[in-house]
Amino acid sequence: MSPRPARKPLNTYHHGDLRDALVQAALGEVELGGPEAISISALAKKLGVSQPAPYKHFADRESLLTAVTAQAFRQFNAILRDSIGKRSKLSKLSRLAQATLDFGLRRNGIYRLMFASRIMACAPKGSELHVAAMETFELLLESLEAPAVGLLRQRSALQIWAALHGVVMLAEQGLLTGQLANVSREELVEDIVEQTKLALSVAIKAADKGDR
Amino acid sequence: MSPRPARKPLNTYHHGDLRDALVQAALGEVELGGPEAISISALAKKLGVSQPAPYKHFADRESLLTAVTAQAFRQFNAILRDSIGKRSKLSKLSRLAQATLDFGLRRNGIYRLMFASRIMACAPKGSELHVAAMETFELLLESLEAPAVGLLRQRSALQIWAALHGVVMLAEQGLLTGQLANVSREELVEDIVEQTKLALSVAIKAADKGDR
DNA sequence: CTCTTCAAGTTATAGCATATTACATTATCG
DNA sequence: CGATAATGTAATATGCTATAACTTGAAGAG
Repeated sequence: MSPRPARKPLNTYHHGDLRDALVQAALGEVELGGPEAISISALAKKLGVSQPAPYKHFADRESLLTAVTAQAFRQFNAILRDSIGKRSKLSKLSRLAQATLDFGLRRNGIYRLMFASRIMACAPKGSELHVAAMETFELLLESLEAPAVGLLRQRSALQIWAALHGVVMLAEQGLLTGQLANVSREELVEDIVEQTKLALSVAIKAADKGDR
Repeated sequence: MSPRPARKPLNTYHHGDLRDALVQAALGEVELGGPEAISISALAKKLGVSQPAPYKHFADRESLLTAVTAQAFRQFNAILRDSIGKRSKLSKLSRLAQATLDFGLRRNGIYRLMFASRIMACAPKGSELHVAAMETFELLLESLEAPAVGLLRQRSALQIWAALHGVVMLAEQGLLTGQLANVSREELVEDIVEQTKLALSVAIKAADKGDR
């Protein structure tokens, strides 16, 4: 879409790669302070360009946030792909789930940008951002090793997806209290994975009976 | 904590009940546009007071947001209590789950303020806000009709809670695509409820065996 | 009943962020 | 080599948060 020169003249005046530099710097900011922490003017100052310079690359603040979110999804997808690929005694699904939890808590500012801001809700289908997010869901489907197909498979994936998301958010918000505070998040995630597998196996049996 | 006079002199100059009026007006704004939509100065203008007037009641914007969030939790709790109390052929848990989904989608701006902003994360234990949020979780525990107690019960509640939260957020973000787009959210929620009940019954059996 | 005092308003102002407009510089390609 | 588009700068308008200093009126003490 954007042909981006990506060269580095290094002669002042022209930065050379401001667009990418902005996205990268913004990712750093958002990691610490969440979406609200992104300030166009602060980024410009940090990168040594004038305050309005970023507007040559992004129409407005939200447009920058969208690009940052898309980039975040690509990073997240890479991490998930790694986690699935890595060999271990745990199932693919467990590994993906733990990787998600880890990402969600460790890089919570970014996670919130991805899953708890209005940015995604505004992304039109087919946009860079929407595509990247869909890929995340594809990875999840891939990690489901059960033989379920079609709608059943998608439902199971969704349930894992939703539950994981919930644990991350609730943990971050300090809503895991009472006796739960003493249970490790890893255990909770493992619970969720096991529960979904159980439900899925039951559903598969039921479907088999229905077929016959 | 705050003794709030709550009178109405109606003589201009003193508004009489500005604090509550601010919270109410802010709730209206956030319902439409989410947390970002709350602007102190806009609220002041709307209520016919000067721009700095709100600062007599709230130290800063975040402080107002916190009060608004607490109020939102109280409203939410009232709705959940209603849903549990109402008689129907559905289980308590199902009714609470559907009510949560409904609230989360219909009043998504408020929902995001409650569960997806940093406000909750910053609320100290014992604060007005934290107490209100804990009560929500209590209601969820109450709606679980299974005989599980202690940690097992809390874990099940958490899983419902997390999964519900995930469905709301994913639906709002347009991430329910593929074949899932054709499944009603109500069905997805019912799936989640059923799945948790199933897992819980299995866990209870296992625990019983362990006891003996 | 008046006087004092304090909560809850006001105006004025500083500071910062977004965004636009008009102008300057350099890269690129015909 | 020269025109033009891309990418930068300076100047400026607008809007929001927040603070300071001043004003009003309600309410209790004497």
